[in-house]
Order: sequence, then structure tokens, then C-alpha cells
Amino acid sequence: MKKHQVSVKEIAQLAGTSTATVSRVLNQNGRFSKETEERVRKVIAETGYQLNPLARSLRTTHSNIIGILVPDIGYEFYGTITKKIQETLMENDYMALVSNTGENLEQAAQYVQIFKNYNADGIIYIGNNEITELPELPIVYVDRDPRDAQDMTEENYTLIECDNIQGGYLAGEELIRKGCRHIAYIVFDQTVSTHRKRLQGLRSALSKADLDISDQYIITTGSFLIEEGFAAVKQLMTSHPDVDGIFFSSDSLAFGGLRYLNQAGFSVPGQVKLIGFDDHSTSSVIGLTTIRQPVSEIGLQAGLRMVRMIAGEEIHRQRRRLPVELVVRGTT
Amino acid sequence: MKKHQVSVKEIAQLAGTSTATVSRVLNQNGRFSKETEERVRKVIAETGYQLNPLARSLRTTHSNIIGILVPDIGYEFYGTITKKIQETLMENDYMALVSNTGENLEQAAQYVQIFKNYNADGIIYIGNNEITELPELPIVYVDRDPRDAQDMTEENYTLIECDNIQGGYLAGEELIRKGCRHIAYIVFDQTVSTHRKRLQGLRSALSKADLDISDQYIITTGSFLIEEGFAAVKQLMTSHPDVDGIFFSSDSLAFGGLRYLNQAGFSVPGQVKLIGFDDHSTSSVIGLTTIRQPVSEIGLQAGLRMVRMIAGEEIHRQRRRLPVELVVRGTT
DNA sequence: TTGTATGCGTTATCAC
DNA sequence: GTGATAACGCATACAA
Repeated sequence: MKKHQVSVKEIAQLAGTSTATVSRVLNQNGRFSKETEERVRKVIAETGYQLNPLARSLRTTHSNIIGILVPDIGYEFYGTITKKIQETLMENDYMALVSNTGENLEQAAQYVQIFKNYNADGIIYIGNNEITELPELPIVYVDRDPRDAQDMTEENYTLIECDNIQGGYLAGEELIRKGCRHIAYIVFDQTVSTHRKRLQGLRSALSKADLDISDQYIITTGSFLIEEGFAAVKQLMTSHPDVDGIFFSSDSLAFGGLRYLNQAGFSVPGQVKLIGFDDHSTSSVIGLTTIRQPVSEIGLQAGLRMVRMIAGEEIHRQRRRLPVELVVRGTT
Repeated sequence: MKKHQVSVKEIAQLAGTSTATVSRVLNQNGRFSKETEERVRKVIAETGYQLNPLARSLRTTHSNIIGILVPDIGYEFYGTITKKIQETLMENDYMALVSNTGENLEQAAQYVQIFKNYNADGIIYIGNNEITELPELPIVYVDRDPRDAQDMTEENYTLIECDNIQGGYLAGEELIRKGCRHIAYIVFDQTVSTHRKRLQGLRSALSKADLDISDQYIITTGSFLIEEGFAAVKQLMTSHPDVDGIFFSSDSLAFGGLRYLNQAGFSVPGQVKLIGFDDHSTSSVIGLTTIRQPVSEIGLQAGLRMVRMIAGEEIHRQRRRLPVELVVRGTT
């Protein structure tokens, strides 16, 4: 059943030359005459020869595969980033293979090992923790900072993120500007740097207006599912009916919150104002005020960085923060 | 820099045995004494030996990799399906590698070749066309039917889809029930079987009520981006203001349509009624009436089928249609 | 410019 | 039970 895979050896025989020469032609290495090259190429075309990447990779210890590790490919933000990374890599002759880690560290580690064993040329990682097991492989971190880094200049790993602190700040400013005084933060997984930074930004905006956010006004959810946002706001408004402004670490959570408020009879933005993060594709339809991330740009930069790292290019400013933007719509 | 990868040969030396035996232990093949097994296992543990999948695959001509080809990983529906497939495969000790084809047939074909060259054990394909180049590989088609198949029993390829015809029918019924008489269909890519079937179902519901849908009431978009839905409905309502019901081939298109109608001052569902397809996560927030697909179930079945096909299990009813469900919300 | 021979890390065949 | 050894398909050091 399995079609016989034609090999260099056969190409060599048919072209009346050696495997070495065929290989040289294939890789444009070393020297060979125009004539033999043409002969070889002809045979390759005729036989429909396909180079076996396994054998090559076994020999050269590199592939042109880049592994992409994503926490949740079902969430639009990650899907869109992944798509853009893939496109960028593709344009640079790399093959992107993506794996969903499901926010599961062990699974992520497992996939990292697998990629490594497959001689992947690099790994683009969206995840909470630093990958320590393989310093020899180029790694680009995206969206989530693997370390608790305060100082951008001193770190020596590559990270592409949006300016989360600024995002949180803009959100806080907007809520305060619109008159909110009792502000809450609903967040999926506070251990993720991204979400902590947003809180940090929020805090800084609040303190500027002599406001503060106490721990009871910060609710952590189990995922960024809409239902979780619903439940969180329900809990929040039940225990703290004085809340008049809520910042969410993602639009999806805000969607859930909005649904609860509508359902429970709160007027938005009258009684409670909402602001999300990401600028999800449906946020414009729903009319959610949010902080827009430059999703495509993040993906593009991540892909480009990876290509440059593999090429050995010296990159001084390794960590890169892309600007965010406040998009005011109907919920503030 | 590159850490030395310890190999079977070294394991054999350290354990005082041969590579053959090590391999046997590794694969639980052939026979070996308990003692040697323990010795080998001990050395493996101590050295942190990692089997090289490239070498193995080169030798065995199979991997435990399944390639997943997706048209647009940025669209939630595909992302969610992909995620579920991945989980299912993972539970069965397969590694899922996903590639985004961007609705591009050539790119899809290219990835198929790559997967094949990497000795992938199977391919799960969400795409318009049949993969003809490699009949020797197990293929599971998902969501989109690669052929114009009318008769489910006669086809010999595996397809997991929802009941698109029934979905279209339910949508048509609902619109008619709510009083619509001039019904339109807005669709991304009519060449996709999935979308044609939905139209077919719609037509059959219409004809039952002695209604019809003329070509001018069918608008094709360039993607399922929200903006495309917006533009399509704008065009539709401008040229045919009598339209009082619109069925969309995906929720995302309906979102755009809804936004246009709101913006242009049409009352929904008063003047125009809308119904989507998929039950996107935000549809409940937006209040869109839609046809729900069993997304997780589709992913699960696809993964399971693949596993069974690889195992060589005989499957008589290869094509499988999962039931859909009408979810009535505020737009009808 | 070209060819020979070896090795990459496995698995499988065959003898012992 | 176990051990040499060939082979998978390719790239490269070394000769020629």
C-alpha cells in the first residue's frame, strides 16, 4: 500500500552520479557542474522525489520547524495571535506546529521536550513559566512574562507583550473620569504576569485619584469563559452592591459580567460601568469599552524575532512592549 | 552549547548489554530477563535518556503524530474544535500538531505533504477538497465534506459533521414561524459543502411554506469576519428593503449584520429577524437566535475516529452527522 | 568537480 | 534471553 519513497540513492543512480553530488545539488552546497545539476534536477522532477526531512534532521540536528505553545487555542485572542505567527513564519520558510497546552504546565513541558526531540529550531511560548530545560534553543515568549521582571533592560530573554501596565492605567483613568469611585477587578489567574500588570496599572490610576482597591474587590475566576465572568460579577454585586465600576482582565469575562448585570436589572453604564481588555472581535457589536491589544502586531513581532534569533542576529532590546489603546464604547 | 544527547548505544554500554536489548526493553518487545530490564531502566533513569523520535520514525516509518489542518484558527469555532481534538488525541497517546491553512488549498496541500514526509500517522482535515495524494494515510474529514456526496452510505471516507441540512431547515422554519416572508441567506463561500447544505435545508423549509429564495437574496462574503456580515447586510437592505428575515452561515456574519441594522435604524426583530449558525460563545450575550453545533462532540468524535482508524478498526458507518439544535433568543 | 565511506539513533533480522 | 549487524535516508569529511 505504502508507496515506495524514492531516495537520493536512486536519484544518483538514475542521474549517473553519486549521492554526494545529489545532496550537493539539493542543498546548493559545494561545487558541481551545470550539466550534472541539470541531470539531477531532471531526474528529481521526473521521479517526484521528496526529501525525507526525518533523515535530514537526524543528520543535521535541525529542522525548520518552530513549535508554538498556546494555553487555549479556543480563545480568540490566542487563536488570532497564533494565526499571525504562523503566517509570518511561513513567509520565512519555517513550518509552524502549534500545540494546545490547556493552561497545563506539565503538558507544556512535555510538548517542549517533544519539540526539542524533533530538533525544532525554536519555540514560541505563551505560558506562565520560564522554560529552563533547554537553554540551547531559541525561545520567544509572548504575552506572558515568564519572570517577575521589573527592569526591562536587565533581562536577557525575548518577550513580546503589549503594555499591560499602561492598559490597566488607561482603564482606571476612564472609569474614574466617568465618575466611578468603587472600582473592582475581575481577573483570570492572578499568577499570570499579564494580569498582574494590568492590576498594577489600574492601581496606579486609582492612587492618582486618591482611590484604592481592596482585596475584596478583586475576584479571581477559573478561566476566561463567559460564564465565569457572569458568576464573578454576581458574587461581587451581591457582596458589594456599592461597586460602580469593573475592570476585567479579558473581554470574555466582561461579556459575562454584562450579561449578569443586564439580567439582574442593573443599568449599564448608568449604575455600573464596565471595561474589558483585548478588544475581542465581538466587543464592537456588544458595545463594550475596552483596551485594545495590537494582536496582529504581536504575532508579527513574535514571528520576526524568532526568525532573527535563529539567524543569530544580535538583538539588544530583547523585550518589547507594544502600545495599547483605549476604545470607548457603550459600557462606560 | 548543545547538550550531548545520550543514545541507546551508551545506555547499552552502561548497562552492560547490547543496543538490541535496550531497544527491546524500551519497546516491550521480544524477551529479556527481569534483571537486565531493571539494569537498563536504572541507567535510563540515571542518564535522563530521551528516545530520539526522528531516528525511530526513520526506521519504523511511523510516528505518533496526527496532523490537524484548519482553515482559520482565529475563528472560535475552529479553535474550539481543534482544542477538543487535541485533548482527545492526547488522551490516546497521540501528539497533535496543528497547522493553519488560511483557506488556502495550496498551503493545505503543502502541509499535507510535510506531515506525510514526517511519517504522520494520520491527518484530520478541515478543508474544502479531498486529499487525493496519499490514500495510504488515515484521514478524517471534519465539518466540510470533501465531495459532493448525497448518499451517506456509499461513500468510503470518514467525515464528522453536524447536520447542516437540518440546521438550515430549522432556521427556515423559525423565520417562517415568526412571520418572515422575504428571506435572505448570507454566506461565506458557497463552494463549501457545509454552507451549501445549510442553504439546501433553508430552501426545503421555505418550499414547505410555498416560499422561495431567489439568487438576489443570497449574498456571498469574502470571509466570516464581522465586517463582512455588516457589508453584506448593508448591500442587501439597500437593494432589497423588503427583506424581513436573514439566515447567516455563521454567527460572526450575523453579528455584523445586526450591527448594521442597529446602526441603520432597523428594528430587530421587529422589522428584520436574524438567525445565525454555530452558537458562538458570545451569541448568548448578544442575544442572537442561532443553530447550535455540538462543537466539543464533533472534536471528540473526530479524535476518536482517528484513533480507531489507526488501530485498524473496521468502521461501517464512516460518515457521521451530529444533531443540531435551534436556540431561540432575541433576534427572532 | 566528483565519488567513497561513515555516521546520525533507532529498530529488526538473524544467529547464537 | 541475548548480541552483532544491517538498514532507514541523508549530509559531509576526506580522497581523488
